[in-house]
Amino acid sequence: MPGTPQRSPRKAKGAGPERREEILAAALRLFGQFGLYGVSTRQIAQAVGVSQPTLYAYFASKDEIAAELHARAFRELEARLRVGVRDADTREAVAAGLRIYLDFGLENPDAYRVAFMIEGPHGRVAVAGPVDESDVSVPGHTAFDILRRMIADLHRRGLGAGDDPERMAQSVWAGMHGLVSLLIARPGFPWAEREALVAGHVRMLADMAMRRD
Amino acid sequence: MPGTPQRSPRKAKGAGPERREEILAAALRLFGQFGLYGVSTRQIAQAVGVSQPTLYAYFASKDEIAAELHARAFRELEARLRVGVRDADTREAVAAGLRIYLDFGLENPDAYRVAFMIEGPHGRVAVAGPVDESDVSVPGHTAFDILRRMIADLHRRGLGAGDDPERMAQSVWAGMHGLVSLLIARPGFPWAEREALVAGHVRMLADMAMRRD
DNA sequence: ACGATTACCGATCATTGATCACTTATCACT
DNA sequence: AGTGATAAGTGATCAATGATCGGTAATCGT
Repeated sequence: MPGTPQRSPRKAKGAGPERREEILAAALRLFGQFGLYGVSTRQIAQAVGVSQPTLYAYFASKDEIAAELHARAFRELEARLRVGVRDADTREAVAAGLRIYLDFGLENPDAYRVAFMIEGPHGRVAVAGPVDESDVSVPGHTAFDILRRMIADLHRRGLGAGDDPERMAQSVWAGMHGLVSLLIARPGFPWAEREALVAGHVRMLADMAMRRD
Repeated sequence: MPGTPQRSPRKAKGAGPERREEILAAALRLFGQFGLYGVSTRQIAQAVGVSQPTLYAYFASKDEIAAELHARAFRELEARLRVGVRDADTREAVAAGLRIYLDFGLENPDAYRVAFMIEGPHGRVAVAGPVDESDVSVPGHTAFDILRRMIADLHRRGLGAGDDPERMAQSVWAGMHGLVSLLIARPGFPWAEREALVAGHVRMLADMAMRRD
C-alpha cells in the first residue's frame, strides 16, 4: 500500500484560497462603502466575478464574511498595539500608545466600520473589546487588554491618576472609540483640523490617565 | 351655502394618531432589543395588532419609522440639555451638564441605539450631531451646539483649557458618545461599577475642558 | 483514458420591504 | 332608517434578498 495519503485532486481555474481572499477584499470594500446591510451577496459575487452561490462554498453565510473581516481587523489592531505599545512612563509615551489605536481606525475606516461599528446579526454592536465575552479573563488576547496593562503599569510605577486603574482604562478606551467612530461615521461634520483634533484628544486622554504633577 | 367646512368622516376603531404612537412604541422596543435589521415590518405589525400593510398607512417606509424615532430621541435629548445645562462656571457644573447627556443615553438605551448607533440605510451611522449637515451653522438647534456653547462660555470666562474651544467641544463630545455607546453595546463586558465609572468619566471630561488651577 | 474530486453555476426556496385592489366601518346629511 | 363619501384596514402579490440543491465542467492521480 502507498501508505502516504493520496492528496488533493486540486483546484480548478482561479480557485483555492485566493478566491476566499478576493471575496473578503471585495466585501470589505463594499461593506465599508455601503454598510453591511447596504450590500447584497449578489453584489459581492459580481465584484469578485463569480456567481452568488459560489460565496457559500467559502463562507456559511453573509454574517460569516463580516465575522471574518471583524476577526482580521481585530487581530491587526492587536498586532499593532502589541509592537507599538512600549513601556509607558511619560505622557508622550502613553499618548503614542493611544495614538496607535486611533490611527488604526482612521487609516482603515472600512475595517473599523465593519469590525466595530456595524450592527451585528443579533442587534448587538461590536466594539473593540473581546468578541466572545467568555475570553475576557484570558490575558493578552484582546486589544483592550493591552491598553489595560499599559494603564496598570502606570499605576504600578506610581504615575497613574485616580484610584482604580481598571476604571481608568475603560474611560480612556471609551474616549478613543468615541472619537474614531464619530470621525468615521460623520465625515461631513465640520470637524476641526484632524491632526490637531486627534493629537489634542490623545494628549488629553493621556493626561487623564496620569497623575498631575 | 353652509360656509363652514364639512369636517371629517372621522376615524374607525382604534385608529387615529394613537395607532401611529403604538407603532412607534412597538418599533422602538423591538429595534432596541433586536436591532433595526433584526426586526421585520411584520413583527412590528404583529406587536401592534394590525396587519403589515397597515404600517404603510402611517409611514412611507421602515426607514421612516426609524427616522421618526431618531428625530424624537434627538429632540428629547436637546430638551433635556436645554433645561439642564445652566451657566457652567465650576468643574461640578460642567460635569453635571455632561452627565445629562450620559444619563439620557443610559436611561433610554433603545432610543439611543435607534437614534445614534444603528447603521442607517446608506451605510452611515447616525450620531448625536445634527442630522442634516446643512443646519450645522444654525445655532441652538442641535444637542452638540448646546455643549459647544457651554465650552465656549468657559473660555469666555477664562476658565477653559486649551486654545480652541471648538476642538475641545468635539473631544468632550466624543468622550461622552464613546462611553454611552460602549456601555449600551456591550452589556456583557465586565464594566466597573457603573455609577463610579460614569461619575469618574464626566469628572475627567470636565477636567479636560477646564483650565488647571 | 478513466474515476474521483473539486469548483462552480442555474434554478429555486422562504422571507423581506413595499404596493395594489378590495372590503369594512364610520360619518354627514337627508 | 337610508345613502353616499371618506377613512381604516386587509389579503394577494411583487421584486429583491439570503440561502440551498442538483447538476455540470474542469482538473487531478492513476
